[in-house]
Amino acid sequence: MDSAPKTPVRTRFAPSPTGPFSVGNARTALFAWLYARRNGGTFLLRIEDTDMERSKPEYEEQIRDSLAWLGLNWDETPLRQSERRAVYEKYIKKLLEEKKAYFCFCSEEELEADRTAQLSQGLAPKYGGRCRSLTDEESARRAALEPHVIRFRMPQGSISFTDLIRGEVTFEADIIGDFIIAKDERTPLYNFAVVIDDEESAVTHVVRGEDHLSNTPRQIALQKALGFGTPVYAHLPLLLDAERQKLSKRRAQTSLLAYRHEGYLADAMFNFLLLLGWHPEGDEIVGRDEALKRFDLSRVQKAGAVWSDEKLSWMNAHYIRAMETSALLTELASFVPKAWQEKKELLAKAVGIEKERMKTLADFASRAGFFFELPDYPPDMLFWDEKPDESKENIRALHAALEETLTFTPEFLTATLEARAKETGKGAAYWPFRVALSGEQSSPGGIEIALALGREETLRRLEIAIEKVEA
RNA sequence: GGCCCCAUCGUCUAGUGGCCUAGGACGCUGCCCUCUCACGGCGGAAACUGGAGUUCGAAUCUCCAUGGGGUCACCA
Repeated sequence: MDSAPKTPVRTRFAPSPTGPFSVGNARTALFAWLYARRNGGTFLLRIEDTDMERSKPEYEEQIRDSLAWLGLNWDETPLRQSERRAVYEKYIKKLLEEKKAYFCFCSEEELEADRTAQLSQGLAPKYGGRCRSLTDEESARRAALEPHVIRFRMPQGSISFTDLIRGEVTFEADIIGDFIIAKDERTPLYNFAVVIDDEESAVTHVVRGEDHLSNTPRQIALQKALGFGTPVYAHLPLLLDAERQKLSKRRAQTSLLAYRHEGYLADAMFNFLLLLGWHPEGDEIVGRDEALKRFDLSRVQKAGAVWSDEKLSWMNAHYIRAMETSALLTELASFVPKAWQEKKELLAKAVGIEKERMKTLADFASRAGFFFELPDYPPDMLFWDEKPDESKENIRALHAALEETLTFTPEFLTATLEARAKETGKGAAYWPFRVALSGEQSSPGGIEIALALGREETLRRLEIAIEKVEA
């Protein structure tokens, strides 16, 4: 592979449990996982729950469920940042002692005022440095009395790194300013916790969304200040909505598990997500094994990718069609009414027939009802085209023919229908038969349905049709 | 607004100086198959953002412009 790393790969996926697990998260996880697995490396999961107010246990559970559903297994015990306050404290104190960080007493109102002032002057908003050069004594004295946060003393110069996807990227440290790394000695903020955890977990490759690109120089500056190494970065293009904005919960459905509940297959989602930013050389249908063999970050697109429900839907239908009926039956379990489950044989046949027609697993329940219970339908639905008389006649004739024999095979049914078709035209033979069995304007073929229903039920439905046309 | 990233059909993309009359997939669409639906088969419309370079030759390299996006929190 062309971008094979030299050292054993250790990468991680680090979501925060502050909301439903999104498809964007899933795509990031997928690419990181593929990169790790593809290179025989380690894939770690880390829960970034430093924001105690917004983090919820149910969202953490959703992260695990989502990854498990997609088959993205992780190694080692996941780190949970909320449990690592003592670790962060150690490093925060170290930076404080080394004067690489300092207490800041500015109020939020003051900062907000600074920010608007800078913005109105056309400047990049950044911390002005009011507390930067407080003496130790003053700092200590005020710390005992006033609320304060901890800022990192951003060194001068420029910060460059080589991104696996974008190449060399450079930021000027000067425009970043002294950012806040912790609310207090034990409460780190995102950029700080990330640096500590990546170091302690010996992460070699960070694969994450492009929205983190501008955090990278901050993190690198912290790494340098702490004497840590810098991992290799790969910033994935963002997933966009139809308006080309970052996919967000407010504008579109983004919950991964919502797709699952709508009846999307994990394999289809996997394949679809894979195609958002990466492309195989040949066929777009790429399963897990194939992806593991061929995935390469160097082939990842740089520009954002717009989400397409249409293509996902097509992909899902494709995977459903390709699936063995028995396997599909298993997937369908939670989508099928109890009553249908009990008619095992009929259910299996119905699934086999509807397989070609469903786009989602949920479609089955809304499509296949007629197999289990004939819906009521208007009598004239039975009439083909302008041939009501022939249609009536054919229903009776078909009923009579089927009643006369116990032979109930595809060949027999075809022969019987064809015989009528010769007399009255194909439509007048097949259409009424199919409608009598399905009660629907459109449905699978009559013979297919008849074979699924069996002789007895077929006759019964034909009798209902006869009653209807005679009424 | 500053900084950073990006730019091929509506969408996902192939394409790394000649193989491009720009290929595939989804979607759209015409025809075929056909009792309806679906599947399938064969076609079609549909793109290199613009300009200036470099070069014998640019979708491919450079620069500028334009456009889009991300980010500028005591969120992550």
